[in-house]
Amino acid sequence: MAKEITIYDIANQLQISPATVSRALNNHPAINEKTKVLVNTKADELGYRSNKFASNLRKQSTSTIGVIVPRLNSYIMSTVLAGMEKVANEEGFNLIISQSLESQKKEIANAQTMFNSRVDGLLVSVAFDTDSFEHFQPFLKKKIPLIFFDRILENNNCPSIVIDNTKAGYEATNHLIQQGRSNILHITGNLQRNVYADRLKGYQQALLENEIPFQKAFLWETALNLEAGKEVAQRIKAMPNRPDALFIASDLCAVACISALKEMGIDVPNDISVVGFNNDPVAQVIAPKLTTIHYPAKEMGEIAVKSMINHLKGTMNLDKTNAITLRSELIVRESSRIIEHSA
Amino acid sequence: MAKEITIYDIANQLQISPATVSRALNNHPAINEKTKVLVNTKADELGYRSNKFASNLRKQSTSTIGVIVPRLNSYIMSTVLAGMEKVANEEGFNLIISQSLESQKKEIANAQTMFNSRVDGLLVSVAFDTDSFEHFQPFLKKKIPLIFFDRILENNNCPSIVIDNTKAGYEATNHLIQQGRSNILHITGNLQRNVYADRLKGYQQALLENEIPFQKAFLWETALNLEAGKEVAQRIKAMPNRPDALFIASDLCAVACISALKEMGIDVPNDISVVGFNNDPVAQVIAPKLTTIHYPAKEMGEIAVKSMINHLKGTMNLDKTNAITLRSELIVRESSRIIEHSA
DNA sequence: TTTAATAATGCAATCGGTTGCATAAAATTT
DNA sequence: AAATTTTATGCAACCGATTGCATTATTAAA
Repeated sequence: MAKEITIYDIANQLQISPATVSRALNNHPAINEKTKVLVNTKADELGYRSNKFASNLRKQSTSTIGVIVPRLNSYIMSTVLAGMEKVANEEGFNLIISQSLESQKKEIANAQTMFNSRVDGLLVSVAFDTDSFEHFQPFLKKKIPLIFFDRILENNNCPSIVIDNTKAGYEATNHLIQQGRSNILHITGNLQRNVYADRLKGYQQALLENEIPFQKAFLWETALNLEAGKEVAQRIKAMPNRPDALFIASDLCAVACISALKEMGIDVPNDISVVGFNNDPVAQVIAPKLTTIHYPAKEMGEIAVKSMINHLKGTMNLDKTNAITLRSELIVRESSRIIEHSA
Repeated sequence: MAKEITIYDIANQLQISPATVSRALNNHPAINEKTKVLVNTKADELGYRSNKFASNLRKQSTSTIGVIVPRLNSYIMSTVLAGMEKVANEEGFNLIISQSLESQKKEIANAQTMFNSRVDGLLVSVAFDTDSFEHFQPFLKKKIPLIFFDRILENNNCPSIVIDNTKAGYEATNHLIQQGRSNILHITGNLQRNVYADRLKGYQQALLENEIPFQKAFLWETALNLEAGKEVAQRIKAMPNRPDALFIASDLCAVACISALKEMGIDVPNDISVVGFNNDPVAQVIAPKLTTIHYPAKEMGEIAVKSMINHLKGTMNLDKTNAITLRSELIVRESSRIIEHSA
């Protein structure tokens, strides 16, 4: 194994001090341009690579941002991560990604690992069942910036990056009402989570404005996954008075539900209209194509990392930022467009 | 900001040497059990956290594994990564993940970043257009283990973790033939990549065995994404002699194609049967449900990281391992089951 | 009791950059 | 030409854990 080249090797060969080499490599203003060129040339020649550990050890910073997500393999999260990776990569930062698998317990363990890994900042989208902020306190104590995105915790002075879920929920529901629907069943996730709670708020608001009474029986809390979608269809089939529309807070769940409904001979959108959420690619490939809310996942990831890095660099202070809200958008497709009314 | 606790603080308070503290924390056999308890208790009490940089610097290892994937946000890759993260987390390793976005250029840059980050090992699934091994040479030179998974490069003595794509391609095609199909169009990706080349081999083998001549015109190289699926449907519609079956090397593409075909009034599976690849959740929620090859993505991720860690720990030497092949499986669903033959 | 073997701990160098402060060299001003 | 300012470089301590080797304490064998 070839010996690793250090700044001392460069210093020796050029007959200058390691301090000068270090400063030259870091483009320090006090160093003569010619010296910089000399050092960089020699560094390339010898195949020098900086030792981040020595550097981090001394500088007490890591150029690493931690990310905790509920799961890696969901369309939304993998897309958010894709955006994050892109920006981090461009800015010379590393990402340490871990998943809580929707469990607070694992999230706590992950937070601790991140803390011990001395990430410079932490980006978090919380698990389904997280009900405590406790495990993030160490970060605040050490003044390590913490930003929540998508699924956020409130009342803790941490900035958050979100979409306006209330507005999105309102638009989805209102659209269904405009299409002449009034018995709208809302399928959602854990209502402790802002994303679902807010969508519900929007749903209720739209009902209220249109003088449709809200019924608890038309609000179902589920796991919002593929299986849940199938079960929802089963339950709907068994209902004496079926809804005429569904607002489902996740496309994959919605699509699974539509698929099952169709198998049962229930027509979408004529018997039941459906609006999903996320604008997952799957929304475009089923019949009928799914009306949904476009979720700017990639942008959210990019902005989250960008904000974090700017804050770390001191370019932008986040201390007074409460929330950054991104634009979402209703995309109307066939699943909510009533083609022919059963006369 | 509270001062960071070091082993020196613990040593001072207990009136022992830092060396003993270090050994105690690392459970060194030469240290008395009582001392270990003492040290660990004090460490907890003071809120000590190990400084990985000091440790890495000294040990010249990082407990970090680099991963380069074509994209983060595809079903297969995000699932592989989920498996990887799970094992790495359990084993106390960190993952640095980066995406090449299907570009060799970016892949080269990523490899360099990984090299400079001094990952202990590297896991790679190559980009669509990667045709050189050059950028991985530095790793071999420094004896940093390199494992390819899914999309591999051959002839370089690096172990790889794959499924038997040839067999899978054979089974998919053979199944279609068993269903009475003989004009089977194969939609695939860049044939430079083993996954697609091998699936093609399997396809050809199945044709050969059944004495169906292979036609170049029935082999289409595409981007295998959603858009490609739509285009394929367009092209099929325009064909004078349409195929009676499709073997598409990716579910999302297959599903998009089926959706477009149906819109054109072409029935699946009666007019055209379809087999996809991956067993993406989307395969279960469209009508007809998609026959596909189950791809053990999560397991692949788990095994890749597990193998890497075992190799790094010396538990298992990979130098003589050429390839680990995982089991894939044909899952027959409706898209290839001919329900009623047009009499 | 003395000697040998074993167990437990400490000393001090090391990993490789970074940075405050001092100093030397060059440029500018008086 | 001397004094002052500016520019460039070097010295040496430092970040915090690890580990080969030496040393001391303890136990077992002679």
